[in-house]
Amino acid sequence: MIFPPARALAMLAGMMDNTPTPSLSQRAMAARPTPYLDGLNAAQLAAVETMDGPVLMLAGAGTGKTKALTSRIVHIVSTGRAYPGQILAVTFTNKAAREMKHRIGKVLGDAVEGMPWLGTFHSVCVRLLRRHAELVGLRPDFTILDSDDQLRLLKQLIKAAGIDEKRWPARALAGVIDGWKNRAIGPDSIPTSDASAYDGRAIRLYGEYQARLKALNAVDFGDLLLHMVRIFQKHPDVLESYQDRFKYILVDEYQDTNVAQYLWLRLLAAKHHNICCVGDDDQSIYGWRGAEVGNILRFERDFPGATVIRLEQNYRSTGHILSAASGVIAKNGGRLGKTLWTEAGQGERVRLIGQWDNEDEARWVGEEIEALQGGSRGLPPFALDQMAILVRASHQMRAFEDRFLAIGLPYKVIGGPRFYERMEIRDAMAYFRLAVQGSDDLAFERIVNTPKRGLGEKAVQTIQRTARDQGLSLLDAAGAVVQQKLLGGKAVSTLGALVQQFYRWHDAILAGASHIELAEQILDESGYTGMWQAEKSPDAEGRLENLKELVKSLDNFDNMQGFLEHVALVAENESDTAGPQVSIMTLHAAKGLEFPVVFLPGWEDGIFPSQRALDESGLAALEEERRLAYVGITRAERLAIISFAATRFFHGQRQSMLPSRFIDELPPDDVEVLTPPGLYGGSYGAAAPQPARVEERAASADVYNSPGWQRMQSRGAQRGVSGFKTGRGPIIDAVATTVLAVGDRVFHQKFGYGLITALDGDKVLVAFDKAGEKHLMSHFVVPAAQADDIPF
DNA sequence: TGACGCAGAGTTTTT
DNA sequence: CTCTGCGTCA
Repeated sequence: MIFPPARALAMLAGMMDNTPTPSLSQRAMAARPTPYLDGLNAAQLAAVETMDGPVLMLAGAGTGKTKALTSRIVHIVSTGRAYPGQILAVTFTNKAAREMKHRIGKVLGDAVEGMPWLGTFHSVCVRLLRRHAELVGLRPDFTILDSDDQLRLLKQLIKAAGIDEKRWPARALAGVIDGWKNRAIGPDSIPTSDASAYDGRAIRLYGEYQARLKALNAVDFGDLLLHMVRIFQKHPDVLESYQDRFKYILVDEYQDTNVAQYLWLRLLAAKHHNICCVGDDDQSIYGWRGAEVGNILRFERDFPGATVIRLEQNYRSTGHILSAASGVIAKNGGRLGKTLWTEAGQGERVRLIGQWDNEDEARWVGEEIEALQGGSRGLPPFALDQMAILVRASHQMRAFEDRFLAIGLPYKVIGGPRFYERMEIRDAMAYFRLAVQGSDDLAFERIVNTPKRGLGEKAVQTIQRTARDQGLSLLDAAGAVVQQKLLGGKAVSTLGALVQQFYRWHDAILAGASHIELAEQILDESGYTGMWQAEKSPDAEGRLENLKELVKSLDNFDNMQGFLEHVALVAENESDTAGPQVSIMTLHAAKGLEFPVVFLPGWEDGIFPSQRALDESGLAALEEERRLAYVGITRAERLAIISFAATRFFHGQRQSMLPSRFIDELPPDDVEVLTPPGLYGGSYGAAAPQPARVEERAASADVYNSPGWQRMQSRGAQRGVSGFKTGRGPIIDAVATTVLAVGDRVFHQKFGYGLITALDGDKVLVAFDKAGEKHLMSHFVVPAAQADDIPF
């Protein structure tokens, strides 16, 4: 993760720009036509043209804030108030940064290339910190550890301190430390109220952890901000140079900033106050990871004389959807307050439906999606990629995945495990890291015995001891161990070979060898590829595919160093788009997205709002959940469909659920209550009444006076709720004529070929060659021999 | 060193 | 119930 000098120089060049002198040309520029202002409404225009002093742009969902933000940047540049290199624009995600770059590029053309300071908080801080690393005792080529590395490091420290990791998990410590870093608290300034954290040992371990990071010449994500805040605080000259350089500061998603980010921004803006923060207090949903809604609520106090501009015209959703969302969010206290409105018509009311359990819910959603594809109830047809299912917690996705697999409905899960977090990718990356930088001890530890080389704990300990005693990196210490024959003959020879390989690869990098070929060579010669080739587990092939993918992606970079730098900060999800698919994701992942049709399942107390939020006596957590509901509803353009289940499998047990309290906060006029087919003994199974349960629930549900629930209750009691499904419905049986057995080779439309490993009624467990193991309805696989007859 | 078994947990997640 | 991580045993 070294910055290639050439690039670093190019970046510095971007920082060296001087202020443009006000001049004829500047005035001429300002007089040019401003087509980028044409499409803006009054509020957006105000947000763009209010140039001097602090500006808070309160941008409700779907009100065109990115448009306003990018126009503002374009305006600053076009009027000659600053060069692109003098604008600091920070976002939270790479995606948002890319989007902004793209949009600005459309107007300004190549000038975006000169915007080196448009990026995420973290990427901007990396750039700054590389420049000033020595001020916090680091070298400019410091390594950036991700959370996985961080955890491994902490585990080592915990072990060394003789702490029982069972009782005091490393994750908890990581949480505490991250919490401190989020609040810009260093090891020396822990508030007394936090002293008892992690069995009272967190403070000490935090100090050790920071020392260890420094020794490794490494930082974690939190450090990027923390170090920069410290540098700005302790070195006024450095701070001032950036205060002068960044003539305009723009911040996206300000409601998500944590204390460290807030301090960082405030320091940078302290001189000229030209800071424009965009955000929406109603969409603050990251409090649990350190975001401070208070930052946006306090803006006017923090930045006296601030202009507050509200973007309230919504271009995304129809009236009923906005009104429903507004009704819910209105129950929150301490808001800055906005009233969304639209010129679009009222549209469809928000649909509400209750189901017996989450499987029924998933089944119903599947049927509804299929109906909507064909155009239902006077609505135009919606394609699969126009529909999304937003859940509170990722485990809720499962029911939908199972169901959609069974009926062959194409779907994709957004925000699952990321490519760069997969084991094989991280292993490969460790090889690359160590080849680039021999002092990367964490990388060494990761791969020294992967694949298995017979270099177990004993060998690693010897190497570590040698490293400590002689002040060497682990890789060099390993070399010393070999030379001094501190291990058995076999270990010495394998270790020697390994060390030699790394020295050779490192030399190849220095000699400017093709990084792609070298990557292949490393994975090959190290035996890493061979390890997976030899493994016969079902997912080995997938892992090899991923490795190929990794090597392929190297093509986008000039050299290995550039690639490693990129990966450390940019965790992109690879997207394989094979035709339109329904999206399934968490509500959190949905922020910033929009879909014509949005399903919001699982609106039950305990699920949503989550039990955790309900347990907390304070209102804060519940209000954050409510904001999540607001985010969910406002993702919908045309149709929002909320559903809940009466029962749900919890820890293997069926449990009764109450509808979410948020359901009762929906304005009745904006809601249409659907009659669940199950309650009429509709498409699946005759009514298997459970009167006792229904009565009981009706009685206990007095609090829930929503028209929806009352209606549901009375209907349910009248007609009886369909209970456990005794037989599979009509959808299932049509095709399932083939007899399957364990060991059969089968084919699946989506997953390809595989081997049946277990049978369970009408379900099969199949180990697919490429897709791993899956539970499936048996009629969706066919014997492999027959597959050739099926045209795809 | 690997396989198996058991205990324990079981929001949300970017960088 | 289902996944993870750890410890034990062969």
